[in-house]
Amino acid sequence: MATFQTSPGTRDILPPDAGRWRELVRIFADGVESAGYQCIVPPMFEDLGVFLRLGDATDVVTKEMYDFEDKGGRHIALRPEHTASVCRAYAQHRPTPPWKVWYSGPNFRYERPQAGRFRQFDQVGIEVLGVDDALLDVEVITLGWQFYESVGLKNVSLVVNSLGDVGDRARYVEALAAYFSERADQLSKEALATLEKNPLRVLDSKREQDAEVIANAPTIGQFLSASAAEHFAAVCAGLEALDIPFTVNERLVRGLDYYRRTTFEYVSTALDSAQNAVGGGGRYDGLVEDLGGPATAGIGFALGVDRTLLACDVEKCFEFGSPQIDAFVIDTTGGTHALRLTTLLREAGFSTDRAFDGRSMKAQMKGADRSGALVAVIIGESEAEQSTCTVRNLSSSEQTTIPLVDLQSHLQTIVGPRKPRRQTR
RNA sequence: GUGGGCGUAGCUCAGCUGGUUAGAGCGCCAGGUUGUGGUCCUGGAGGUCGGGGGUUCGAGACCCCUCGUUCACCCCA
Repeated sequence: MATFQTSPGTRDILPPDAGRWRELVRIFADGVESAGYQCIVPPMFEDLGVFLRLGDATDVVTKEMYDFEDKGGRHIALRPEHTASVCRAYAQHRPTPPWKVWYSGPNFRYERPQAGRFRQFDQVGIEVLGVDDALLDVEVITLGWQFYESVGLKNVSLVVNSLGDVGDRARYVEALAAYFSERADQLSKEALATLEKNPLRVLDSKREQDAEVIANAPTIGQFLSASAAEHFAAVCAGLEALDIPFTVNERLVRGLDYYRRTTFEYVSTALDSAQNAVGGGGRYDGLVEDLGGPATAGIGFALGVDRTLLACDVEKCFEFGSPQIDAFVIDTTGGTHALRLTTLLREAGFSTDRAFDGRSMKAQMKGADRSGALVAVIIGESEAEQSTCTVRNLSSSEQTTIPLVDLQSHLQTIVGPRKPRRQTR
């Protein structure tokens, strides 16, 4: 018999972690919906071309894409992120700007897994299309910041930078390439390889050998156009006005080529693994146009669900206890009473579970205890004969026997009021 | 793609320089308590020691291959 397990870089999110996961997404959705963002669910795979716009010098495109040919001969790729899909959707459907959307779902990148990195990983995020205002940048950054606050993370720091407009960025890259080329003998061979493909990313090297050269490299600030500099100053001023702490890091270069002007990253200082960026984003004015739509300003962020929860584990916040139910029905007469009673109680709005397989009283009580139920509703031979049931409060161990007809009102006195579900009879 | 660590019960692990029938704790099941959980006591189930090959009288331990996992590089959330 062959045995199977999850593919490398993927995993099962089991209870109770899956409940915690869902709660995290709920909190995120609450936050951004209160700011006017609406949910979007793009497909998980698209024409490969959609993602090639991320940049042909990016690893995400050149070596990490899950792509394949489908039965119709189309070249398909599993999405490595949401932003390109959202921009493709905008270009395809032309909604009225400003278009503010949020999403939650898995992305796929073929990488070697390690701490905080998976081949299938989930992100939540927002995107806004059609607004150029620096104050929107502030709103977006703030919403991400508030999300981390709302799950209780304390050790998150915000890093911002501006990559300038297209022209600024090109001039800077040119200057950077020249600078690094002059000092090629001092750089690691890995850095030199990166230099060939994308000089900007050399700034990301974590190798000690490269540290000094990088530290003295020209910075983007000197290359910003007047309008880009003004935009960035407005973003910083906005964050200050909201008392959101941040640092400007002119070395912050993000891995996707479409970024323009504002970029930012949320870093968990609680995570000591190499992957401590729990979220990031920036402006991508021009991406919609690249995908065949009208020239459109765009900005957004993506937050890693896995990494955020990892950070929560380290900070011991956003803990998720075992679920609790109202009642657990115990039936030692064969199970038919439990069948009727659980159905009745559920319709009345009480979350209710029971045991199966005709287990012993003791085993059923154990089940009740494990279920986290507040009360056990016991029906044995004598209760069945007299149309009563015994209600045991599992935390105080007090129990009384009452007529079955009084069960619902009695339960309410213990677990509180419950709203009846749809009446089915 | 490159490099290091690790694969023994459902989980966390112990098994000394290779030597009889492979262990513990937790969890699970049952009994102690013929109707009552969470504590306690007793018992039980559960392992082809990741897989394949090799060395040896003998391998869970040693060697090779392979798969998985983990951490780091690369890169990114």
